[in-house]
Amino acid sequence: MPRPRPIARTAEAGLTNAEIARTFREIGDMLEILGEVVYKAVAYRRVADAVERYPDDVAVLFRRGDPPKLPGAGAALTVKLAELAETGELAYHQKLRAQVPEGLLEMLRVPGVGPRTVRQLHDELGIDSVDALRAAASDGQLRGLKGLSARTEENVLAGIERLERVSTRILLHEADEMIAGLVAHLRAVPGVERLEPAGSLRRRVATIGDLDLLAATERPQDLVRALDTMPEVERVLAAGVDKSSIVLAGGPRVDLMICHPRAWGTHQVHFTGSREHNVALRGRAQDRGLSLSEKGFKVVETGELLPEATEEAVYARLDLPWIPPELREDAGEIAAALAGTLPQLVTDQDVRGDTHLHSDWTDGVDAIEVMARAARDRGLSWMVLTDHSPSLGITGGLVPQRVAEQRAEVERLNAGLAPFRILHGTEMEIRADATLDYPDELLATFDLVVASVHTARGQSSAQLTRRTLAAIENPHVDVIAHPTGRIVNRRDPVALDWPRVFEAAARSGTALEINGSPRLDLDDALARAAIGAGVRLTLASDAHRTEELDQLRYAVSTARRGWVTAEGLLNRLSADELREGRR
DNA sequence: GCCGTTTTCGGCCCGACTGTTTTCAGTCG
Repeated sequence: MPRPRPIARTAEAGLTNAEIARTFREIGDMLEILGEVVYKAVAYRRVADAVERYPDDVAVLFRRGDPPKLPGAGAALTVKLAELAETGELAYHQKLRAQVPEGLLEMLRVPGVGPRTVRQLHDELGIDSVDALRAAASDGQLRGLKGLSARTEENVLAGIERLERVSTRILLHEADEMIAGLVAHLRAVPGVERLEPAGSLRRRVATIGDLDLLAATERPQDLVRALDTMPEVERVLAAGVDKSSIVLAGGPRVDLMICHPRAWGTHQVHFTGSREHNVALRGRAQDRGLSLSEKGFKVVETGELLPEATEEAVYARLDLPWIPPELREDAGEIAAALAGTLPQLVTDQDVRGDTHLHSDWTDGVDAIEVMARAARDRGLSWMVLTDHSPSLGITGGLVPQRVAEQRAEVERLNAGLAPFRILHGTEMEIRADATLDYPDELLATFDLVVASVHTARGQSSAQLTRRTLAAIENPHVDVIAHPTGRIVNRRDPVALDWPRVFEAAARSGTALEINGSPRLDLDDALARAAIGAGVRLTLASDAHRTEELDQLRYAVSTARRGWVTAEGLLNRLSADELREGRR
């Protein structure tokens, strides 16, 4: 299996949070394969989750002598975190790696194959890789083992085939497209009262593993049959009384959960997650002598079951206000709910304009007017046209003469589009040597200047930070677009010196962008850290064709996951306010 | 391995489905 490749980083930066988390997760997997008590493995995974979610660079904090307090990290794991942060290596991890062949970790990824089975296969048949597992299953060797059968062999082979075909989690954007038809089809099934996406899709996570659906119906069997017999279904994994799991042809797995309407609330909370959020809720339930599951609250003393029909009622029984799904990550939302300080999250309706999009003058597909009319049709009152600057040769970036011509075109179009307004901006390249692609005199003529890095991304963290800071400090630059350069599932983010970038952006008033294209950059965690540092943000579609204007909603959902309110967003301003805000 | 307005030991969230099980373990979400 292809493994994510660590990004090239300079020694001074140390490991990323994602890399530390990966190491800890591997330890958890290896401990389980070795037959350690499961809670030990759980402890490592808990810390892995906490590190991954932590907004600041954990390795840097350890090196600075200011280690973060991570939930679930006690004395032993804190020592191991410190060793990993300070040296980039962990002796304990290497020791386990010497005992557990890497192939065993890959075998764990085969659906239906867990740590016990991996260990059994290794000890009894000497299987130490996915390839060896496939060979053994094909040869009918598995059925001789206790608890395994010919049926297991079939499942293993199908699982491996699927693993190799769908090796990454699907992008949120794609998941939305896949689920739309499914939802429409199933809502039309007789007896269905309600049917909604749940899981990470409802929490609007950047990537989705399985597509989760929750339905309320009086006729569960009809709904299960409707799903299982759809032509798009490749395989039915499990069909129970109140749930069904299927695999879409060439696509992801879909889990359909069915409940009675009177238990809709408890089911919706349960299947929306996250797992960590639910654990925290159950803890609060226990404090009240209750046990919480999707079925409802169970009174521990009497065994009485109390289903709830709405999410609000579930939270109310725990003395909490309703918490938006995007915040349900056990990242402080429960404490905030208790304190009455849950943020008033930005909504699609708060967004009056789009600060980053392209036309056919550079690498876009549609004409300026077509983009403008499409933006207006979507309810926006303004958009900033930000075609590329010349050094990004591949896009046919605009030389100063063309900039002037484009401005005349924008003015001509605005006359016919009022009250909608096109603002004239640029997406200007920050060159490899940290100089900007247009001179200050030209920059001063734009309504909005968006600056970004596309070239020489392989530079050191220090160089990339220097380039970003150079743009932030320029008084004519208003926005830094897609600050980390990541593309979800395709390209890792670059590691900037975030404290310095945030400080400079907050001081100069330069906004950082949340890009709604499949970049989702800034991501939710960085967005939260940025607003915490007093940085202004802006949401943008980065559309290159009219349909991509819809990507703005992914910028909104990413912002919501980052606890961002409408306050302070450039998108909330009117076109005039945005122009007047220019220095 | 973590953690404690009960606990420094003994718990650790809850339930469903599958397969091979005649009473339950493994896996998953």
